Amino acid sequence: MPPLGDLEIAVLEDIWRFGASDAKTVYERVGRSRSIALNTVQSALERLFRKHILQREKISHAYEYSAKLSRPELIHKLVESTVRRVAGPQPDAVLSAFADLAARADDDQLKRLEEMIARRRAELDEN
Amino acid sequence: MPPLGDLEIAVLEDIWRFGASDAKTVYERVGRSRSIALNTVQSALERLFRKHILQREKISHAYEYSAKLSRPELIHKLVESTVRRVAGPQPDAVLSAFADLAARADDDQLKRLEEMIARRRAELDEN
DNA sequence: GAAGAAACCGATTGACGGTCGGTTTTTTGT
DNA sequence: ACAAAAAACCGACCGTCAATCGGTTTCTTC
Repeated sequence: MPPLGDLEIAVLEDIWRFGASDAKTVYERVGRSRSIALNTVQSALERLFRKHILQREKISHAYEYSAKLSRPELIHKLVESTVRRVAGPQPDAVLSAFADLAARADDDQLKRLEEMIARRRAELDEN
Repeated sequence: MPPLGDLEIAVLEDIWRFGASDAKTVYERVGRSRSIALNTVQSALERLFRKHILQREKISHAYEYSAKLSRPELIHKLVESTVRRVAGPQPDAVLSAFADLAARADDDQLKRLEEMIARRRAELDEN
């Protein structure tokens, strides 16, 4: 999963927000304010498509782009590949990174963290 | 936190494994097998230094590089900035991302994780 | 069939990682 | 003190990739 550029993220964000759209429409919403050309937005959509983050379908000559990955799914994949690059052989490295986070978390976050773990625990017990 | 290249990771990995070292030594261990020049390894160390991932200290003319961030700390920062780029407004995005990772953890790891959180809890209660 | 829309092609620019050669500076051994 | 060795420093080049766009082709539609 290659990293994403700024425009790519803006465009993706737009598709998540407004749903399936063609290049022209996305351009109206994200390109106008940035004073960039329609072609530029088209390129970004195209790259996102090649990266398998967007899908597209020909609607009578024009492509309609839609999200292939939800935001959480994308975050998941992005984080996964980031971690794989640097985690090394020990699986505990990720856990320690987690602990690192927990060490900075406040009471409230800790609580939610515990809930998440409990939920996972429960899932494990079922199997 | 900018993304890291392949050589940068290899070099970092080496420093984590063997501790503080100078360019020559790192070159012997990671450069030799890759048939790259000493200068190339030096550049990677330099970039890692500029990215604040390594520290360095002049030891009688030669720099000695050492890790400024542990592997878990780096993973934490990398994941954090990855998530922030794409997370949108959600405040807990980083937490959720980690929870997602933890969902792959087995019973044993979950147990340790809970201990870490409990420890953190205790710290908070003291203050 | 002409006009307009959109895809397609390809060129440019700016970062950045990886790669090194050459020059300068510092250390050190005789 | 000086020559040789070592290391930093400087700057160059290449490949890749995002961002940017102009121009050409192709497809719709009236």
